[in-house]
Amino acid sequence: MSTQDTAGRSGTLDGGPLAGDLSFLLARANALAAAATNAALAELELRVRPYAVLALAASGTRMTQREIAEYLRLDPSQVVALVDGLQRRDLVAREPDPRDRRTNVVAITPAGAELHARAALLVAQAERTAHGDLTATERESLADLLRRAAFP
Amino acid sequence: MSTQDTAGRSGTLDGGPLAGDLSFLLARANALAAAATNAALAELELRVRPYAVLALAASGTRMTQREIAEYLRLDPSQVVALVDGLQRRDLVAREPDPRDRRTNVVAITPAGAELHARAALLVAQAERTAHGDLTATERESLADLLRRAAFP
DNA sequence: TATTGTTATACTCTATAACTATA
DNA sequence: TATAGTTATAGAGTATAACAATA
Repeated sequence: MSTQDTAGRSGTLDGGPLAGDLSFLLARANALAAAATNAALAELELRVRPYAVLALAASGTRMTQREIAEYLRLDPSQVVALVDGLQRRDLVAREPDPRDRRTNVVAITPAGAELHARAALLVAQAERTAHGDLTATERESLADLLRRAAFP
Repeated sequence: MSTQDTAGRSGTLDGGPLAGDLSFLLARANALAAAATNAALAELELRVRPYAVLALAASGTRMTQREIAEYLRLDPSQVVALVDGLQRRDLVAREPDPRDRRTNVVAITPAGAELHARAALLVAQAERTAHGDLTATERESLADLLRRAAFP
């Protein structure tokens, strides 16, 4: 598999030997994005995963823990720990579902809403600097394609 | 950003409350792809990370462990363990660099080349079924955008 | 003095099984 | 019988510091 540069016609094919491997590109882009997001959220003592749960609670969708697990592609047992941590800081609250007493709905608290607003700004900013090479429209079409890849 | 306050029009965008969040989409797409790739590689007793190192060795680029670490966005100490595992199975070999006796160049073995050929087929197949919704040209433009996001 | 590979260590993340209380 | 949340645990992945050999 000769990746020799024969007067690059097909765009800049740098990216190394694995540049054609979608899984690799996905992994590396994700590693960069997650590291940047974690660094940006550090000042609020948040990380990407707790932030995602906080954002779901803040969205007002009132998802159950099971739904959160499925959405974030986590095991339900992991969601327990994440909600525990956020609840300990009074950022979210487990609310009983009157229609099914087994389920907990994860709701945002005032403190959680306030922290989420600040965190969302930091995340958006980190995303822009992490993918600064891409224009806004390119980022949007990347998001479009990723949405289809992430929700098959 | 404008994608954050779209809770009101939930329904126009499928993908849920975080569908506008590039980091989230990247994380979820990567989780799906990694799980599919791991499942596909299981029959060869490989996983994505060892496979990536194997693929780099098979590419003939003769990278040092340090270069592999940087390329795969891993810590050098993790590469030690990965190369150890592959070397134990005689799939790669550490070869001394005559120009710098500190460095090891990771080279493929015949057995490694044979296994990599089989693994690459499985990975490509898994990728196609995992992102089956996307056309070939869409996958190519996704790869283009990801390449820019992964190598800023 | 700086760098490569290495060891050690701790922490986060992921995956599985089993338990409880409800349905 | 099945499902939501929980607990426990083990394994994989990530991050940091320190050390020996070499530059």
